[in-house]
Amino acid sequence: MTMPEQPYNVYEDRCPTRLVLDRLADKWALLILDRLRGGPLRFNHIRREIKGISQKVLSQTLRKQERDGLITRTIFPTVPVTVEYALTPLGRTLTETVSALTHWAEKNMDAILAAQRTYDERDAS
Amino acid sequence: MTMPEQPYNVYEDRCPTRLVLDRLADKWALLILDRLRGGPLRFNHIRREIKGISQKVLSQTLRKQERDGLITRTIFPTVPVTVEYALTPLGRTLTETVSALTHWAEKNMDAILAAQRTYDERDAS
DNA sequence: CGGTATCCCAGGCGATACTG
DNA sequence: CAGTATCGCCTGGGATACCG
Repeated sequence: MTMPEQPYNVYEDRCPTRLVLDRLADKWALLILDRLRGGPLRFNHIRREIKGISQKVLSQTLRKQERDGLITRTIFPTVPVTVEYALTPLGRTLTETVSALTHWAEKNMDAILAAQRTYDERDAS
Repeated sequence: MTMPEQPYNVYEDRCPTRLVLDRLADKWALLILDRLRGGPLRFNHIRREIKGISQKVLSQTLRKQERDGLITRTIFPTVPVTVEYALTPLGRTLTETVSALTHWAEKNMDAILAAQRTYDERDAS
């Protein structure tokens, strides 16, 4: 039985950087929020839109975003049941803020790829 | 020998969202960039500033950021050797863009925590 | 000081099967 | 349709030891 004396809690001081990272920093969270910008979507619709995501991870991610108040989950008592996911106002402000980052990426993607090539060539010499 | 027929490559179309996420979305990358905003720092200085990061991961992350052209690594031939890390202009524009997200987080942290409490209480009922 | 090399383990994720 | 449950692999990262 190990007692690793209190691993450093990265959330101490309620660090905003950590908070936002925890909402966005996985393979799929951002992609989901982005897809919802156009309006509510159903579970399997999102799943089809985002190729490669598994049912399990989609479910987990949606649940987490619902808990954070970023999206809503609405059940329609049709047969079979229909479930719609939609951005909340809070979630929408987040996607708008994130778009600044996306624009940065579009603008600087080539610079990064070029830097990588330079680095890798220097490394090969 | 399995051949999992081409797992979906999330980078297809050079997706900017994925690109930026790959630079920022680990526990430490953002924290490092943020620490460098005040000027160049040495390896162990960064390590002391960012409590909890291991030598290995710090090294890996710095290497990756250098490769991406976000930071520079300068070796001074002192004894023992001194190494300084500093933001490049590209890296600096990234930190500036990221600050929009940080401000969002500061502004909405309480809303998220409140949403979580609501969700958890409803769940407990 | 500023790393690299090695070992090792937890947990994240995909795959699969099942359900209301 | 919209999930949950279970299993098992794999890899990211901590711990430790060593090096120029």
